[in-house]
Amino acid sequence: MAAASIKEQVYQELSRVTNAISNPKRMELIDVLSQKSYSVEELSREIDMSVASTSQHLQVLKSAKLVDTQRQGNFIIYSIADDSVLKMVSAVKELGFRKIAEIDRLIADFKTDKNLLESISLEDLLLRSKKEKVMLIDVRPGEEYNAGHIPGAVSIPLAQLKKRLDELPKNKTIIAYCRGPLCVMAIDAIKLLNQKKFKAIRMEDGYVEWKLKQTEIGKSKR
Amino acid sequence: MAAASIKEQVYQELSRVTNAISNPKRMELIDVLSQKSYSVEELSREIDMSVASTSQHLQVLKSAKLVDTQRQGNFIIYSIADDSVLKMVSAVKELGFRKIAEIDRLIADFKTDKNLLESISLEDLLLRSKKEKVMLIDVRPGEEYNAGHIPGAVSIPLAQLKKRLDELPKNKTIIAYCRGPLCVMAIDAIKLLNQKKFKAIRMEDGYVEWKLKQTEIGKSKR
DNA sequence: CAACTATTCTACATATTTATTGAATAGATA
DNA sequence: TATCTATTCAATAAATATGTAGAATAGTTG
Repeated sequence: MAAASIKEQVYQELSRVTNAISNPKRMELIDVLSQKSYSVEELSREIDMSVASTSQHLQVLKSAKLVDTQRQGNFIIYSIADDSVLKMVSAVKELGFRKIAEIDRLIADFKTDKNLLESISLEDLLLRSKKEKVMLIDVRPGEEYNAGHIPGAVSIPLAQLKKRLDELPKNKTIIAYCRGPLCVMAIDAIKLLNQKKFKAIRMEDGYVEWKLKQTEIGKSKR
Repeated sequence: MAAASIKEQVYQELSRVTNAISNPKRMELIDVLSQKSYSVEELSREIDMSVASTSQHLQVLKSAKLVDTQRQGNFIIYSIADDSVLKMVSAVKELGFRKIAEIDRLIADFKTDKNLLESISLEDLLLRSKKEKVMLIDVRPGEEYNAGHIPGAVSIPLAQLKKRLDELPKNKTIIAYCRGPLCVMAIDAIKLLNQKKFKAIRMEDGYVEWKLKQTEIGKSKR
């Protein structure tokens, strides 16, 4: 091969990053890791794939510097390398959700499937919480809440919800969030709550979306 | 294949976007198109590739909704579909330039190759222009300047520079910019100017980088 | 309407990516 | 030190991506 120009070499290197996120399973891995660090085995369960394949995908992400590893006893714990990874993936999603009609249709189907009538965004949450008293609950696993959550949110993991209904108010609107727009936990939560006659609605955005919005605001204030 | 869940289908669709930018030549195409719309033939010359291959790459970008087409006489003119494309590519580059050591090294080599001593960023430009009088020149082809440029910049395409030296001041610092960090036009310009005893330095950022910074600021003011 | 031109398509060879399986490894634990 | 366990590696087959060369096409121009 002829000697590539430096410009071409830079594009080649950059393509290692884009190549790493060009696979759906690897995007899913990044999304799970955005919530909290996990071991290979846990991740393989989350994305429904063999441990060996999961490990290989994780190595691709690692060689592109998108994730870091750390040993913890017998486990190798993978984590997101940098907030710039979240920002990049968020930019991809914003584009996809806006431009790819098929994604719109899939999300609409998803909501129909789940009998979902109402759901709000982060902005809506802000507006609503100014007008009325609301209770914000985080229905992700407790470890994900501990790794980071929206300020003011109370952790009530979906698995515990049924037994902790007495902690919830009937006179306030309950807003439930989970991992984000493609996650079903908050949907399942509000379904249960509505059955039990609570006024509950789902917020589509999660902690990661909140965090990205914060850094955006922080940057602009400088 | 078993029916994929809606979540998996969304990731599949999203991967069409990431897949489109996973090839170095296609990233290069996006970068060229970020400056100005171009025909297939012009683009094939810019990225140094056959017309047929260029056309195929462009079709991948089009099917991922990253670019649009428009007929103009005998030509098909490709253009960037949306500012969200620029934002996404910018996020990829920010990550790459920050995390991939090899890219740092390549850029350093690039500057050494070009005997480049000093170069400034957009922020530096702002600071410097507050302290002293500077002249900002855009050395890209005139059509790219016409498609959009940094306010206050004067268009002096590299090809015309030699003949238009009388338009330039000897008592002000001249700051030259072109397409961005990987573009050589501004470097060639300041080399010529320095030979002719002008005080000239290169700005690495270009119009696209400026535009992205603007929308960032605009967003935060809301 | 014929000729032309820029672009796209087709067929092909080669290279890369992916998931699967089972073996190998590194490090912790007993 | 031996055993155990989570992870990684290696080999394979199938699928997908890539570049090339030449043919086909759509739309413009004369």
